[in-house]
Amino acid sequence: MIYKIYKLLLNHYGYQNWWPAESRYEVVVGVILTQNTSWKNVEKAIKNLKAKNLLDEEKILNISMNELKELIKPAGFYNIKSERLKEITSFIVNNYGSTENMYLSKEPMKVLREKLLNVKGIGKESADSILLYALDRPSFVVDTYTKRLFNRLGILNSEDYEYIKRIFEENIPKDLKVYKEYHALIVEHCKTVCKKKPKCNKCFLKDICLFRF
DNA sequence: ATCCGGACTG
DNA sequence: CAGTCCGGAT
Repeated sequence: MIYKIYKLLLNHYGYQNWWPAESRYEVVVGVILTQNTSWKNVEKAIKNLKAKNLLDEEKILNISMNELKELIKPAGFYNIKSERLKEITSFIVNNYGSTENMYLSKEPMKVLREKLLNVKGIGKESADSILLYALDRPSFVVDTYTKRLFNRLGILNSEDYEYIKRIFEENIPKDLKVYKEYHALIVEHCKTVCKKKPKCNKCFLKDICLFRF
């Protein structure tokens, strides 16, 4: 059933080609900036950084906190996000030199995940997003949307992150492309249809959903 | 005036 | 589990 929903979403929305970024580090920055924030505003912040050619680990570490806050302001939560950006960036630089080198690391995914989770400001969703979209490791990303959609459909009855992650990983092919697309498709569907206040009348899944009005 | 985003910390 | 972080949308 889990895999069937993937095929239905893919057939309906088409490939999303996530994550939109020009470098692995840009994905990391995007992951932090998009916490509790719509992507539209994150794009403005990324654009600011790119305009000053600052989308680089060393440069982010070297600019002042105030300058960083100013640049990422459009993404909101700039006080905490500026700190989190410095945190994850210095973790990467101190342990791997760069995001590209971290990607090349031979460490098992589980080890990489534990290390990411130990960085202040990186929770499960951010860790998995970095693993999947920045480091090309097959770690399924679970978010509020995933929980909402599948609990509404009646396929899941849980809010437990690790449990849901496991269910997905056990029921879809261990294929990077599938992992990346599936999460992206869930986001697309939930942001347009299966919203907090759902638009069930416009939902192409209403016939198989237990939540339909 | 309140809600809500591609959540995290204690 | 609640408290917290910002700005735009409702």
